[in-house]
Amino acid sequence: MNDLLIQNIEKSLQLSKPELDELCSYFEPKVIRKKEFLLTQGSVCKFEGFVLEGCFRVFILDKKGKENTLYFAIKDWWLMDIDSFMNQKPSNLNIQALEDSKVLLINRKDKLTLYDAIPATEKLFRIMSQKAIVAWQRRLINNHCQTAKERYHDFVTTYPNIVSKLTDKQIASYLGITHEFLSKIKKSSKDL
Amino acid sequence: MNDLLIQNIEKSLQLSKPELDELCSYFEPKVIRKKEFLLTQGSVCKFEGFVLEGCFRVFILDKKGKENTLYFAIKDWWLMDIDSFMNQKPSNLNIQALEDSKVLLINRKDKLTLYDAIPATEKLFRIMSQKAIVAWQRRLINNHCQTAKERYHDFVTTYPNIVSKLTDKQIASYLGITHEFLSKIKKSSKDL
DNA sequence: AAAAACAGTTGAACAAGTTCAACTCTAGTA
DNA sequence: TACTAGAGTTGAACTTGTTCAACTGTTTTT
Repeated sequence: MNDLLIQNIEKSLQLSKPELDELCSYFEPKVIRKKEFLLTQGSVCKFEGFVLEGCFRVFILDKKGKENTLYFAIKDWWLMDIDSFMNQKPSNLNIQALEDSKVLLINRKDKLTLYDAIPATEKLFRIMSQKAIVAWQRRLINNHCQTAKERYHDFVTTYPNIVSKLTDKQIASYLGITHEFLSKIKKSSKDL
Repeated sequence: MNDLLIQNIEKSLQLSKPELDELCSYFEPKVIRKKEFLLTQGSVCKFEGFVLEGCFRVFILDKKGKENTLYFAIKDWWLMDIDSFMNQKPSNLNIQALEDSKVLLINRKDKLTLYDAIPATEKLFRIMSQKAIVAWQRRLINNHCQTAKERYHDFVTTYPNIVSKLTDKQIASYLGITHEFLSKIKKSSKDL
């Protein structure tokens, strides 16, 4: 059952079999039904999650109540509010399952224990964090340097297996536009 | 001379005196004159930098040749293109000194050596990377959830000591707007 | 000291994206 | 089977932000 987690870890760092076994033992599986929340704003994020099955959406509500999606997470993606998790402060984010899903969770105490128990995990999460920075940096660049239409086509071609699980409303909230405007973008793309 | 670096490190992790001394010994000071580049797009980022004095701007040119600032770095900030540095691929970014500046640089080989020589640096850079993720996440949220006017006032009040070193053109390129529009924002803010 | 280059302001026309309202279609539920 | 809620489309009016051009003032360079 942890094969997927192990594969994911080994993309960043090679660990010994006993290390992998111990590492995996800290994670607890959890099933989340469609539309249920793994985290709601105002509560502290107590876990770091790895998605085994299904699909999640991490979003924030702005002042006007509009939903703004930071990212989606499907199988093989990590999931958390790192700001809330690190600083143990109430989260601004909501994490909701878009379909029946399964995750592996590790809580904060266990994660801190893990760093001491298996020193190699420091390197592991250092590398994974650096990859995350790269991803965030690219996301900001895309947002600044491209029009909505370009961002849409980029997203659809880069993440077809995520897009196939999403409604246009959810895609629009990720792109930072209204779903009405996305509809117009799609139309103008067809008309070529 | 390394006092500032040591203070910065200790915000993330307490290290022993010998560890700090060895760590610091890997960094080389470098003086950069105003308008000179520490990194230009197309070349591989060979260093990770820590600013001792002065001010830098990290920007990307979009298809239309418009400059888009990812972030500024003054005294006590870190500086690099992590995508290029990690993956040893040509950078899309430019890093330019906005005034005569001084940095401490560590190159890639030394950084990798450092992780082996001082295991605690794994934890150190793991923590620093996680802080960077938080910062990028906040930047994206600001961009998505606020108008240009709100972003401007936020930036000015959050980073007054950076803003004081910048022209309005540079501020606009960070906010993701034209400098003409920033000028209009400033006018409409005065007129209240 | 003059010339050139750059920073900032303003206005007018324009483009990108939003808002609101009406409508269609589909999927889930009583 | 009918009802309802949600997803998607479209149009018209609107707001936010861009583009271009002209002008002013300030640095830098010669």
